Amino acid sequence: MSRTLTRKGVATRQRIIEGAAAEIRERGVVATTLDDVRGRTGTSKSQLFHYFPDGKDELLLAVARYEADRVLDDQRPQLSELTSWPAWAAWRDRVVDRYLRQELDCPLNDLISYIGRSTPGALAVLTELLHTWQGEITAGIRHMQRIGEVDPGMDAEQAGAALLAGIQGGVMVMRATGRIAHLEAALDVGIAGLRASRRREPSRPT
Amino acid sequence: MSRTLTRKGVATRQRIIEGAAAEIRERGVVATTLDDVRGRTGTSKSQLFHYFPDGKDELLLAVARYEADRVLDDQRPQLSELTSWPAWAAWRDRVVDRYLRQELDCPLNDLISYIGRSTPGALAVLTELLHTWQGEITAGIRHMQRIGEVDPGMDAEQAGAALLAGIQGGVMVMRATGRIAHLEAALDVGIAGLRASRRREPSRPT
DNA sequence: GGCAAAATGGACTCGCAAGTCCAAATTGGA
DNA sequence: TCCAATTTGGACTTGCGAGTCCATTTTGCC
Repeated sequence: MSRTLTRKGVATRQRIIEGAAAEIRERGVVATTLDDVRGRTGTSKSQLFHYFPDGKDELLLAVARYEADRVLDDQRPQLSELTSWPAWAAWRDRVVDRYLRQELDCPLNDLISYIGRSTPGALAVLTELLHTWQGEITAGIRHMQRIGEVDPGMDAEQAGAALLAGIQGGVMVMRATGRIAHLEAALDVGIAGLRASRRREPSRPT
Repeated sequence: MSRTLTRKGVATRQRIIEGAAAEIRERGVVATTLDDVRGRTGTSKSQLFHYFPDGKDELLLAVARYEADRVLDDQRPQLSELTSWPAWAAWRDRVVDRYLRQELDCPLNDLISYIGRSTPGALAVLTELLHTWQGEITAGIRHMQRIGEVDPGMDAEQAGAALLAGIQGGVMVMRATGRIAHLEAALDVGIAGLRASRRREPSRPT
């Protein structure tokens, strides 16, 4: 096991991951072969297996990690600063923007579909992403409760879960239909529900 | 082109589709080969290509259609009868139940991920499913508006889109985490939002 | 019963893509 | 400078699975 990577080594490894990610975004997981990655990144077969001894699965898992990081990075810092209604609106726009730019592909979802069963770690990557994501949303809701902008009786965890689910579904629908209306609807209805809560009774108990 | 299928022919064709669907549910799209389908359904290679001349893609598309039909069938008749709050609750339970039973797989989503790019028709199948689904939900919301249980000023289309997105996302999260909490949250929060709407706006004629 | 069309069996081809292997070049540290 | 470890090049093997082909059987119809 090569535990020691030189500076050059880590650079090559990273280049492979990013090249593979780009290839997958363009042509899909199914159509992407190791030779494609090799060609695009200007590497050789032995390098691929040198940095990813377990082969394609290991590489795809690394790509999944990379994409998962990007999902959160792309909505920061707004995601971490949900402290006023304008801030919520800014985050909402940021999310819509990100997926608008991404067009029809949802590489992470496709990756999970592709390697989810064979590579247990893949689901863990997605699970962790969702957990972090929801944690930040929930923190935002709690903050709004603290400053009196959201009904303090609301179950923040449940509301955060519902909002996160809406976003995920909105992206999924967008991939199928090419239209972003559902993502916008999920965000707008979700946030409107938070705002309106102050003026009505707590939502139904679980 | 064999346009004429005998009774036996359609039966075999259907057996192939259902066998393939079962195989895919159990082992995933990626791992399912034509030989697996052949083995499970007790057919021969020539039969597969006889009934699906375009090969695997055509078969998978047929399986996608089959699964899409099941999605809606499994939530009927409740989905078509959203005419009172108990009816909404019954539908909600039905959906939760369906996905609880299905456990971790979301064969349709995986199918689309797998053949979406190469087979344009696949996305169309999913799009149509979503369209029908949302149509029924929206019809339910409009009915509740008509009988004065939901704020008539609400945008039923948008609310339906948000609810549908929540369900999709809830299922997606469930596939990753194995837990159904998000699906329930999306349904409960979504429906609660509908109910609360009436009490939020200034009263209108019922 | 006879015939054309449809259904079936299964061996075979063939290309592709993952993974192996060894040799060569480069690097980094003492 | 020298040595060991790391990085790189690329030809080669190998297995698998989609798709082809033709021979045989069964079916539907008159």
